[in-house]
Amino acid sequence: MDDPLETAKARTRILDAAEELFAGGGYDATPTARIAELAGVPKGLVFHYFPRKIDVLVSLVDERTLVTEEDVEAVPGDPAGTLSKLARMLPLRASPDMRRILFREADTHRSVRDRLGRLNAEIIRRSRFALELALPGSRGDAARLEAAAATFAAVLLYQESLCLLTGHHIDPDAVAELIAHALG
Amino acid sequence: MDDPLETAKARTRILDAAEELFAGGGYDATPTARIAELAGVPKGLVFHYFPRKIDVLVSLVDERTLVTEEDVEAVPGDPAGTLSKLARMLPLRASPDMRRILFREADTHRSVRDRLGRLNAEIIRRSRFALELALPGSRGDAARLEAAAATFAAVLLYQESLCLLTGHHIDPDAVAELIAHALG
Amino acid sequence: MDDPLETAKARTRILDAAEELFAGGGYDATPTARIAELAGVPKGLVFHYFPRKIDVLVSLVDERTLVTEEDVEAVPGDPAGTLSKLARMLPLRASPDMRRILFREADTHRSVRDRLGRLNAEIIRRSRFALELALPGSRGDAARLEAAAATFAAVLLYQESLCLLTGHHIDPDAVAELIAHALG
Amino acid sequence: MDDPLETAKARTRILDAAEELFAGGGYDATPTARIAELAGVPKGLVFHYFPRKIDVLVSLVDERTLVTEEDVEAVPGDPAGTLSKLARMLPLRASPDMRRILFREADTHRSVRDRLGRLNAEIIRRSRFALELALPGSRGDAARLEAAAATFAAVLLYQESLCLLTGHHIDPDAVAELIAHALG
DNA sequence: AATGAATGAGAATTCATTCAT
DNA sequence: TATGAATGAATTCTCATTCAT
Repeated sequence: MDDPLETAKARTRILDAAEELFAGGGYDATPTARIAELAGVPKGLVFHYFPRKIDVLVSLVDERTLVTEEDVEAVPGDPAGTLSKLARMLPLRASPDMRRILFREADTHRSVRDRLGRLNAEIIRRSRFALELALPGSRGDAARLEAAAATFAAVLLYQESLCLLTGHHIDPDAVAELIAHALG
Repeated sequence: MDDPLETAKARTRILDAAEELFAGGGYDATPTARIAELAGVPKGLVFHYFPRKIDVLVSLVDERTLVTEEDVEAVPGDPAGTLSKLARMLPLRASPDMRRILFREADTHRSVRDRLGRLNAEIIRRSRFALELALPGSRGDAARLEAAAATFAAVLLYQESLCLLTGHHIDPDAVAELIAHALG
Repeated sequence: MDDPLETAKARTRILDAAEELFAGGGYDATPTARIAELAGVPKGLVFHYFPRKIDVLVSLVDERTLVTEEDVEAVPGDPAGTLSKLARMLPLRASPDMRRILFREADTHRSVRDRLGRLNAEIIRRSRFALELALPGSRGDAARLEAAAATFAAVLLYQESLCLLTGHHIDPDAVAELIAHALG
Repeated sequence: MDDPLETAKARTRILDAAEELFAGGGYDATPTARIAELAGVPKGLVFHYFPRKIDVLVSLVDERTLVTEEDVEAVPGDPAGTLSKLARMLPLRASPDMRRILFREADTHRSVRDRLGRLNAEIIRRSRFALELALPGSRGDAARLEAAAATFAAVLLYQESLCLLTGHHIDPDAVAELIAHALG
């Protein structure tokens, strides 16, 4: 605890530990004492930085998930490729651990749920936008476009979680191709 | 305890109460004492029937979700309608509460996860089968069919959960139509 | 439970089960439910025969340990042989399990302790008597004879227990020889 | 909690209380709540220091029984006196309470049993050594010496317990004299 | 005699949180 | 900032015992 480098980052180390533990066993199942232990700080210090346990989760979500807003460059005439590209640059800047936390705790914690909602809306928006650009002449069905965007967003968002929970892997590129074909 | 209706099935009332409470606040957040209270039985009786708390959850999943296996009747030439019909008779005989429980607890409880995995596999299988029947001449792309089935299953399964978590409603019929168009 | 042979002996089977379990894990650590289970009888029946749990232990001690009172035949001039013979026909008619129970529960249950006390007194009495007969001319030290009898009784009684607890085996014959030499 | 005497050592007070209660009613029969109560600390603090109840017992045995290893000074030519002296400085630094705990719980708790085994071995070793020194010319029977040492150790160790359980007091000095005579 | 559901008083243990230093 | 002892409410689970049938 004397190393200034170590000392300086107690708060960071607490968040690191929490991220790992929340992702592993879930928020409820993680005692603050174990966070402190893994972070290598005394128990009291956790409450110094985060007066209530829930604040650790909130801070984690606030500081470690970022819903970016840069749009993908659409390739006109190639909706499948455009969606695939979007899939590869998901507007969620977050570690895999943070992603698990986001999905897992959304059910029970409003602030997490809000963040997930915003993320979903953003993916839908960008999918729709990308598809519009990629399909220039698409005077086509707006409702179908909407369904396509929502479906793609759902697949992107839940892909990992789905695989984890059901054991079935789903390939975003194949879905991109499917959707492109539907709108083509 | 004299009311015959009450007396009939303490065990059933315990499961009823648990179903409601687990769906509401989650498994972890539900003390067995509250299950007993809502069921109108003494605390000890819960443990008489379910030696560990987790057994309540396991029994619930075992006894109250049924993955049926009757296939949907496909309408040749109408894949969209066929999928819509399938959506309406989900091979999951379970209350909305049980469905929430299934998704929420799958993350942490293997037996629940297993059941969810089986359910997902069954929906995929049936979607694929329905599409094959509905598209007689589909010498078409097997991979695309697969992607379609998996996508439709994901949407069906996560529909409710997605809406709850992200606030965004997704219409299975629109997705059915989308997929039909992609394969048509 | 239909076999008359089985039915007839429910009480006996309960005691059998209790004997085994009490010896194994101790009285306190043995739930009545497990006694019933091992005995193959419903839980309620245990309380039919033994209104309180302690009654099982008391009955066991009452019915399954017998402090016999037949004296050993002393061999004049051979105190060591006489004691050895006495060791081999301990005035305790009891299974090894019952013996463990006797020693283990004496500490906490008066009725068991009483039985153990009586047993000890009887062994001392018989040892003294045997030694007197075997050492005809022993107008010797009465106090030393008393110490010898008490020592031999202690060794006999605690032999097994001592071995179990300390891992050190003590040979009654060697002690008999030792004592004979001391008095000879 | 302001009294400095009280404040000094909550942990110590917990062990004090446990020592008293375990000796009195036994480990199983002593709820942690009563330990806390007697120690004058909140229940939770017991578990702060001793995560599981058994840790209280283990700590007690670890910290409050000491098997010393200083040998007794033998008096050549006076084996009885030497043994008596040994009896008076038992190689067990422990309160009477701790001694009761040691015997009572050895049956069910390995760590306690181990300590008792070591203690017994040490007493035998010392008795043998003392006798060898006290009987210089004893080229005598090694087996008899062994039996003597084991017997004396058994008597020393079980003396109290024996008296408590059987109501019969046994005098170590008389046994010492007896043994001396046997080897003399 | 037989049965097993019902009861409820504890038991150990967990843990967020406070607080004095 | 840092520390870890202190607190006590809450929780899961155990079990002897009762009782209606």
